Formats: sequence, structure tokens, C-alpha cells
Amino acid sequence: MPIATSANSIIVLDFETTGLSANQGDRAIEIGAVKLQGGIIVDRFHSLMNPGFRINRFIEDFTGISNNMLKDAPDCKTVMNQFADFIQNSNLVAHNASFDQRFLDAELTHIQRRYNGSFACSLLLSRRLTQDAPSHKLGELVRYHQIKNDGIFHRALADAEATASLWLVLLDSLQHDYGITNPDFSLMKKIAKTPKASIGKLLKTIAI
DNA sequence: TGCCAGGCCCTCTTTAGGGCCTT
Repeated sequence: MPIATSANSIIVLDFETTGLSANQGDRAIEIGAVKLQGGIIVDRFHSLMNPGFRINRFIEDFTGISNNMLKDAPDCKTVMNQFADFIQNSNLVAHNASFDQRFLDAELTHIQRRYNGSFACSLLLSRRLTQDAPSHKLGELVRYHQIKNDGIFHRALADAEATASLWLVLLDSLQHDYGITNPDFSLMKKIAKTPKASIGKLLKTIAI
């Protein structure tokens, strides 16, 4: 059951990591997050973190985060303890949330911390609500929805801010395109998890 | 030795395979 620390407050987060496999030794190297309340960013969290080993060239090129930048960064334990305090029991949103959830779970397991919030996925929600989008990559959706952006991608805070803007666009779409008044986190999560074949029927039911 | 993520979703499907997403 979703647990909210304050009404309509969610935290949108994004990890940059050493690779795709949290359960095969990959670690987080950057975390960025914004706290959304009433459709406005009211708080931010951002930090690089030193994973304890050198990252490969692909990740350096992909993220723009170099080994030199990580050399003097605080370690994952320090950063993730601070981040665990930041998220507390908030509900969480990420683009392709299963990826970020795996890394959040893995990093918090390393430091024996837990969180009680629930995850929702902007990628799944986008696939339900904007089925005509040419792609559901974050960068493509920013362009598709003409979301204001400084052109920075694959950095944690920039991607978290872009995902937050996307989340608000999808929220607005639910209200104005589908006639659903005051959709909350639980409803958006339900829509995101509903099979595509059933989404039209669900939206009509909710709108009534 | 060789392999190496995992969940969602579609279809030429469901006793499966492959593309899309995340780094």
C-alpha cells in the first residue's frame, strides 16, 4: 500500500550507474532527485558517488561522468545514507522504474537501510497515455511533449527533472484529455500497471 | 568453457521469441 509522508508529495529520481546489472556488481555513481509537491519542485537532491572501482570508457562517454570526477566523490555508503533520509517514506517515480528500483534496493541493502514508499513508472504510464509517441525514451518524450529542457541527458539530476516534467504532462493529460479529476499517485500507478488492452475501458470507468 | 539484466509488451504467441527501455 502506498505510503505518503505529505499530501500529493512524490520524489522523482534517477540513477547513473556503472552498468545495467545491480545484482552482478554494478554500482550507482550518481543520484539525482526532485521532490514534487502540488506540481512544483520544492526540493532537490544530487550527488556523485565513488563506487570503489574505475568505471569503463563506455559509461564515461555515455554519462559524461569521468573517473577523475569520481575520484574525490563521497562513497556510495555516505551518499545513500543521506538519500535514504531524503526519501524517507515518500512515494517514488522513475523512468523505467524497475531499473532504478533495482539499484535503489541494492544500494540500500549494502547499508542496511530500507524505505517504505511505492514506485511508479513514467515509462509505463507514457505507453498507456501517449500511444502515438514515436518512442518512449525519456529524451524522445521530452521532444514529443515539447518539455522545456537544457539539452542535458544521462545526468541524474537533469533526467530526474525531465522525468518530473513528463510526469506533470501525463498528469495534465489525464485531467484534460481523459476527464479524470485530481488523479493521485495511486491512480497513476494503477493506470501504468493496467494491461494496454484494458486501458481504454479503465480510463472511461474512472472518468465517469 | 561460455555465458553474462530484467521487466514489459507485442505477435508470425501462450509448450516462444524478440524489441523496447534503463546504464
